[in-house]
Amino acid sequence: MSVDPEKASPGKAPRTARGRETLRRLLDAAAAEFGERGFHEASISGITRRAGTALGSFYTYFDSKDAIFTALVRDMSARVATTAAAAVSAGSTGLVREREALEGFLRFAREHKEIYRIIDEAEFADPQSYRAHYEGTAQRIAARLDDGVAQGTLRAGDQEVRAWALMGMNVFLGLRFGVWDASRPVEDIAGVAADLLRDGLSI
Amino acid sequence: MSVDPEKASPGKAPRTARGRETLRRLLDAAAAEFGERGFHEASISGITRRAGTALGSFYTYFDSKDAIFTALVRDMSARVATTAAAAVSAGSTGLVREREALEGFLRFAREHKEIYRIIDEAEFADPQSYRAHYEGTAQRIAARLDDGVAQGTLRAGDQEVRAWALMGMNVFLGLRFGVWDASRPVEDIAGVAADLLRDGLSI
DNA sequence: TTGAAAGTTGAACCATGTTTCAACTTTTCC
DNA sequence: GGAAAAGTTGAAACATGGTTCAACTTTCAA
Repeated sequence: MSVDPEKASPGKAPRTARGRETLRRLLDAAAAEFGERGFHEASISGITRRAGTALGSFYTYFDSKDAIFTALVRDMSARVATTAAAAVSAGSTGLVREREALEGFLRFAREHKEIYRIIDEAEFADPQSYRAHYEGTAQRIAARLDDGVAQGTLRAGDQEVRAWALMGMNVFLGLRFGVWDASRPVEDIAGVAADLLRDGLSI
Repeated sequence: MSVDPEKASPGKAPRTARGRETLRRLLDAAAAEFGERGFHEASISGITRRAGTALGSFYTYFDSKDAIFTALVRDMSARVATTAAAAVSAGSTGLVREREALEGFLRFAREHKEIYRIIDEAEFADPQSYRAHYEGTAQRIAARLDDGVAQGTLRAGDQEVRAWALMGMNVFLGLRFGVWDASRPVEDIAGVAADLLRDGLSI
């Protein structure tokens, strides 16, 4: 996964091919280290060991442990958004779209447990990015709901609250049936959720 | 809030009134310290400073920083359960019950932001207790849904998946409209959610 | 009243891990 | 080819904070 660009701390961007390669290795190593051990258990020496570089090289590209974590969270937040969007097929709208998005997210959670964990831990290690991630996600969901209303497939209502409700639903289903236990087909899980969203729970 | 009993580490329970008082002060102080600073930023000296005791006294009652955090998480998990149960009025069933539970939870989140944070951070600092908390909560929600089905007010379905969906919904609404911003009436938020659960989103 | 048990104290010990830095190697480009 | 820029190295400085402990004070029951 190419991860290069301006992810380094300000004024520390690599200027040669060798530098870009080292930066990429550090970022990959950091994703593994933070994902496996969590922000606080993770260590810079663990990152450089995985990356196969010296401890000091870390500071050629990043100002601090926090800086690389923030860079990582933002990168992963963007990846989640991209993946969710890609999981939605071209013409689909309304509840079909929500169902596809959830399926995509569940698959993503299963394949990238480390990313899931990193974003979750940002609630404490980098609250700003955490907030930005979920506010952005909620906004995209709300926009999809607005679309559905405009097209006459969804009922009007408070889309911000609904978006947060859907997002919480998705995140917790991802945790339980993606990260903790991946034994049930994602279609089953998404199907139950879609049914709930379509007709509610009442008789 | 009386917090005394066997919350101390094994073999370290206080045996005098003075000891119980110190233990209580340490637990209260720990709730404040962990709630404000998070698990890793929190320090034992911060806890004892708040409690007004010497550093060494901490170890009279607890084996380690982890031990008191675990004690705290379990205590708060129980409190959340109790509060949610208490928020439900005697005879209510089905969706009314869910709405009342959510309202209770939102109020609780607003009043006890520190508890919310402590349980959330347990995902990383004490995964066992975190898991136990959410599995227990999901089970109670599923049991309520089963009740509703038995009473003929709710449709049958996969209650475990639904329970996790509802729980995620509640938790995220609690974060967004309880902890982050408490400006909207809880009735509004719970109303939107209850409407979604009653009739779904489709036209 | 008294002595043993319970509880308190905080300086010191210790482990961990972030960050710095000066010497060194590699790359770039004139 | 050579000099300056970029990048690498890892030991050591530094900071932090959890945990221990031996001396001390308070409580309690006989």
